Amino acid sequence: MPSSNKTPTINDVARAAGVSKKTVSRVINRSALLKPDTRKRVEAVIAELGYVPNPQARALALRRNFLLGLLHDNPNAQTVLNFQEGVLDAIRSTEFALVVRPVDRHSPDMLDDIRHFLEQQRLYGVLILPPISENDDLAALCREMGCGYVRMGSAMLDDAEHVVASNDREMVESAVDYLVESGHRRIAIIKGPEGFRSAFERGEGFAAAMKKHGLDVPDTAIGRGSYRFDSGLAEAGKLLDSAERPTAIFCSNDEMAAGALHAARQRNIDVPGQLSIIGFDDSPIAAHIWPPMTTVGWPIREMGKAAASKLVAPTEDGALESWFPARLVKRLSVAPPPSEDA
Amino acid sequence: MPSSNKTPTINDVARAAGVSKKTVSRVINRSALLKPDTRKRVEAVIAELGYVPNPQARALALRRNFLLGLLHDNPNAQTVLNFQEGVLDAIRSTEFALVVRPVDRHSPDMLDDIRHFLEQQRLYGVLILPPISENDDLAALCREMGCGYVRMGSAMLDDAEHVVASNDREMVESAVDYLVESGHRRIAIIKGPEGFRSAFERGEGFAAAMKKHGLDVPDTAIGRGSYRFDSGLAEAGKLLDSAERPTAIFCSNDEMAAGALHAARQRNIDVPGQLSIIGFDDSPIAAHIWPPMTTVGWPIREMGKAAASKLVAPTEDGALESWFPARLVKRLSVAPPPSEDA
DNA sequence: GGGTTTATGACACCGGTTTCCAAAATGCGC
DNA sequence: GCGCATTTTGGAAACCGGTGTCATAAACCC
Repeated sequence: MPSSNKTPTINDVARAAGVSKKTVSRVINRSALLKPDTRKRVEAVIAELGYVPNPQARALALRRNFLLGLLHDNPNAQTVLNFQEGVLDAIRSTEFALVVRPVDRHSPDMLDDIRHFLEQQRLYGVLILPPISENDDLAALCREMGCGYVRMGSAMLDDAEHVVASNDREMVESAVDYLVESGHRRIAIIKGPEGFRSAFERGEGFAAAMKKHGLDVPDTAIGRGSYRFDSGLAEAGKLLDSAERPTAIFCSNDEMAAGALHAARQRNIDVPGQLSIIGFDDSPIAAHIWPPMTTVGWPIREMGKAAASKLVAPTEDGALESWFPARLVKRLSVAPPPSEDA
Repeated sequence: MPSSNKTPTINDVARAAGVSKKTVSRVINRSALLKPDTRKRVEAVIAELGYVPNPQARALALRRNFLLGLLHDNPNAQTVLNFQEGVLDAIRSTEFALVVRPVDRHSPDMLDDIRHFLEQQRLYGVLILPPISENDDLAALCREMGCGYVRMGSAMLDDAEHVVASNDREMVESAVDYLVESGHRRIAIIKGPEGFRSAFERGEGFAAAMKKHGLDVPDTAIGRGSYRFDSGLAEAGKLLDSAERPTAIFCSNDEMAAGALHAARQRNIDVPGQLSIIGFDDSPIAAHIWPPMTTVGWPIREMGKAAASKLVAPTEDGALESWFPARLVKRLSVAPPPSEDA
């Protein structure tokens, strides 16, 4: 009798259906050359026994497993989670599962840690979130180890098959366009930290847009933040205390924008009456402060789904989309500048 | 010659070291009965070849794998991520990995989905975050399937070995104590949604504390929110528009507290000058709004670490700690009530 | 009814662990 | 210093639960 209290194996199914293991295996793997009759019989037994193939055994026999890894250095909790959801969208009806691995960008052992992780888990592929997605050594490591990978970034960091990207540069331009259309001319920027590709792209987009509109960007209109709330507070403070106070500030992410908002409030500067602020990321905080903040949102979940699909789906005809359009989310933190500044 | 370009297997190691597979296996599994000499020789070969045991093969042979699952219904992105970090703290130096699985609490198929997930992945154990951790059917499912589990909650939901809990009730009491010490007497509450254990516990803690201080809680001082920003905005609005306007509002989570803050601002009610607000969770938003919000924080990361340890560590002597103390994070949203109300 | 084509099964194999047993090392009494 | 019982140690072979290869039986063609 088939071992009764244990989970059934392929052998139990084969015995009960009166066929060989191999035939059951063919049913599981949807082999084309099977008599419909046999298939049905085996499927019935599978259903009756509640048989589910053992993924470890499959992984061993196939010499590849069904685990996707997510490498991230927590840029923003909501981003990570949205991306996870997207990945799950892509793999939900497959046998893949998602393994997470937060890493420490500042640790000198980061690459060794990741190498060890990849060696140990033998992942099918990994998804890499910014900012560590910008690390080319990490991508090289994945290639060296024969591990598939897809990097998420704010520019085309790699071959299209290894990237899902938002066009940050272009989006910042449209944000600046919007400010200019609203009548602003003295527009300042709080950049992200040096060494971050996203910070670079956003900065370049800002510069290009300002140039396009024939507007000057004096040094006093440039702040350099760390993507964190505190730095937004401090840098916006400097900007607002300068002689030529800007009427609008573009912040390279929402946290810094929230900080800038504080800085304005501390100085009794009304937002958006006397100062407009635009953020970037459309993180939850942007909608949950007052005034609700205009910001640039990117479709993180879709990007997660696409990234996972690139690894999992056998690249049907052509490559999957790599560029994902962001969009300006207009809320209440932008208004025309005070009339004396118009 | 040992296959040169492929990853080395236990056979390669055995051959190179001139011992049997079994001996290598003993080295890997730290078997006690081994000549130190032999052990060293084998270890040297392992290091030289860069051999890492194949986890799938091990999982198959041992009939158990090394995957922990994280089941959650995104209560709050930061909470999930902090918990993940804690789990990673516990398993970093082990061979375990963490598989994430967001689920949809509102789907009627949730339990079936999870059953399918557990059957398919054969996890070593799962960690369950609130609010779905409060679902007893889910815990029963885990038991039925022989899958280890640990639930995180705001009360002792299960046997100690299956729970890591914060004492929400007690913490809310201390929050109310703090408000009373500051001089408040008309204190309102915005409760969380019905059916959530955490909402219940927080509500009970509030009622107990008010009773302890001999303070009344009229129906008009009770709001019922959904843990979301919008509901905080709406419920606080009702509270603030009532005849006996409260001088302080306890909100059952930070998002609703942020909503309450908006409601006050819309009515030109100064916080904390005319209204004090306390939140719960110490999520990032609490620190990033103005005024920075006083809130109750719980040690999520430590709880994640403890939860994973309960599954992974072979319960050395006694059971691991199950209760985790929360603490009141005092920021700027609480002040004495306006003098006419004192 | 012979020659293809198609469906199925036998068997080795993936990379580990375990069982069982024999060989070697050790302890012990004399 | 020897023989024998006891403890370590190492090897052969089976096994975990699947998949790949290849041979062969069954079904189809004209």
